[in-house]
Amino acid sequence: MRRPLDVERLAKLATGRRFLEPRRRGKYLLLDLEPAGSLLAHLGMSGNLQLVDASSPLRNHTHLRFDLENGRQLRFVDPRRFGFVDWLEPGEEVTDGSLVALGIEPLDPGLDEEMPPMYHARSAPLKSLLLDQRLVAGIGNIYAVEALWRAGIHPRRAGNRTSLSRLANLARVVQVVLAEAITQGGTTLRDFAGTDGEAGYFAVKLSVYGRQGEPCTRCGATIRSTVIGGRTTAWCPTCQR
DNA sequence: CCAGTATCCTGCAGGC
DNA sequence: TGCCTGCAGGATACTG
Repeated sequence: MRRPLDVERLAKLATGRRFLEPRRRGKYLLLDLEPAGSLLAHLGMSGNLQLVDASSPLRNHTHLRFDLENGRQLRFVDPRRFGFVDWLEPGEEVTDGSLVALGIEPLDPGLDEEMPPMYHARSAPLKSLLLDQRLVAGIGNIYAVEALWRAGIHPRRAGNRTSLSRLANLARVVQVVLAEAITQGGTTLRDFAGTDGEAGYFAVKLSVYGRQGEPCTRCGATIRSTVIGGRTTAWCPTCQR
């Protein structure tokens, strides 16, 4: 995995402890254990946390298993190994480099105050800025693309060439897009799976992501696709300016 | 400091 | 059927 893990040490640290309510910061998951210490996890692109019966068949690339008292197992599966699980000692949360670097939470009520000046100070394309976790932490490729479409902004438009009012609108749209996705249970593609380990289902209907060649649902123009900052970016050439 | 690219790894879809 | 290529939800080291 992306971070090496001392499994023996983790086993010693975790044995006999109880999982508390999970938390999240950006795309990082924090699984606190009682009385102290946490698992820090990132799912990368292909990671999955499963909560299944201990007898449930093992999927390929299961890197970690926790036996629980109720006969179930918490499993970390990640074929591409872009994700990781790490152990955080109490207090380490505020020193861990990945966490410390994270920007504001996208669902923070202050987003439409903070995001516009932040993006306005940059010359990179908005698409790249949305994916920069040091600015706003938690937006991925799908929702970056969806938000730009919803806001009617061209993904290649530079931050410093976008008015503050349009950026404020983008901030509001980001919150709407994420909130809707959460309500609907997230986006699942291909090998995605829920915590029950079952195959993914298509929950969220996407307006532009993956729709290149198809008509824009707003104006009928043909959705196009390009690469920005190394990431595939779908957009409508007519209603995104 | 900033922006853009290469890279890590496996699975899968599509072309031949 | 099987082989090959390109592409995929992300983060980060590196280059210019």
